[in-house]
Amino acid sequence: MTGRELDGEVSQRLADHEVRYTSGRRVVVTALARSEGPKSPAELHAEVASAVPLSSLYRSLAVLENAGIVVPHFGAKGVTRYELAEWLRGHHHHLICLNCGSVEDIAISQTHEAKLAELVKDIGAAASFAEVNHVLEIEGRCAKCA
Amino acid sequence: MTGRELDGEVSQRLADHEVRYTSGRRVVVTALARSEGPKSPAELHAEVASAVPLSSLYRSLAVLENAGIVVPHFGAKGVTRYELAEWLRGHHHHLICLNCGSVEDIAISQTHEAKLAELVKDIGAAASFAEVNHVLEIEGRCAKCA
DNA sequence: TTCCTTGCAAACGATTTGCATTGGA
DNA sequence: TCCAATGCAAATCGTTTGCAAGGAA
Repeated sequence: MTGRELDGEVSQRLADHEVRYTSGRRVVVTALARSEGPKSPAELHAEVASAVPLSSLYRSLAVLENAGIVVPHFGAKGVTRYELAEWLRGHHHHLICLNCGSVEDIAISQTHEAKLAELVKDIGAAASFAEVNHVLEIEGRCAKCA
Repeated sequence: MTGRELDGEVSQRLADHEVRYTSGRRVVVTALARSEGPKSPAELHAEVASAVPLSSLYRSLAVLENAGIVVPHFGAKGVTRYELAEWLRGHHHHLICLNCGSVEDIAISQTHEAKLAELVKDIGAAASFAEVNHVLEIEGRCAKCA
């Protein structure tokens, strides 16, 4: 999805939710679109050279989450990170560094994803659990911390 | 693993780390051994009828984590939950209710686990990531919230 | 003009820590 | 006995919220 397309989709979705696509919210969407992985409010704040106050970032993220544009991720201690929702970024998984806590996106092959989906379907069926989503994360040490 | 065996293993491990197996720590280990899923410090505190102060629970959990007896889980917003490490509880996965935030353990069949392990190995190899562990979580709605 | 949104500061909830006291090996 | 462990209260850190000012339809 190109930047322009993304912008259009987001704009439309926010309009459906009757909230405005303001410059502050645009900053968040743009930063997340550029990102290689989920970002915390604090990380976003640092990235935009503090041009947007933290509290506004929290509010923007809350609005965007409500509209289904971003989703939260809780894989690391103490911070919530956000990324664009799957319908905007595609389905993917995470590599989580146990040493530095960084989170990196990773796409897996169609074949692997298909196998995984089948596996998860089986498992969900065994438990009385209406499956909505699966999360596969690989924990280890990233290149820097190896 | 029986309660007595567990106790022995934990006792030994703590001794190796040169820390004591005190009554407060015993309370935590016992509660987690009984639990169907990871528990937060607050949940543990409620469970023991506040016999152990919150700050002590946090400290006990930190010590136990250091010794590799418990591991943290960050799947839900705002709280860290702990469970006994795999070498004490066995490998398993989680069902996370997107509505009420509860986390439930689930074991999957040998066949499924083997397939999953192979999948993860492939994926880890593709990325330059020294894989240590994999986490598969299934998000949906639990029986109560369905 | 009318609301939504923003910025700042105060409020909050989860977690951590300093310090004096207690307790286990 | 002696140092680790505990309890309490105060301090931190991430996150949320009240309120007055700013901005877009």
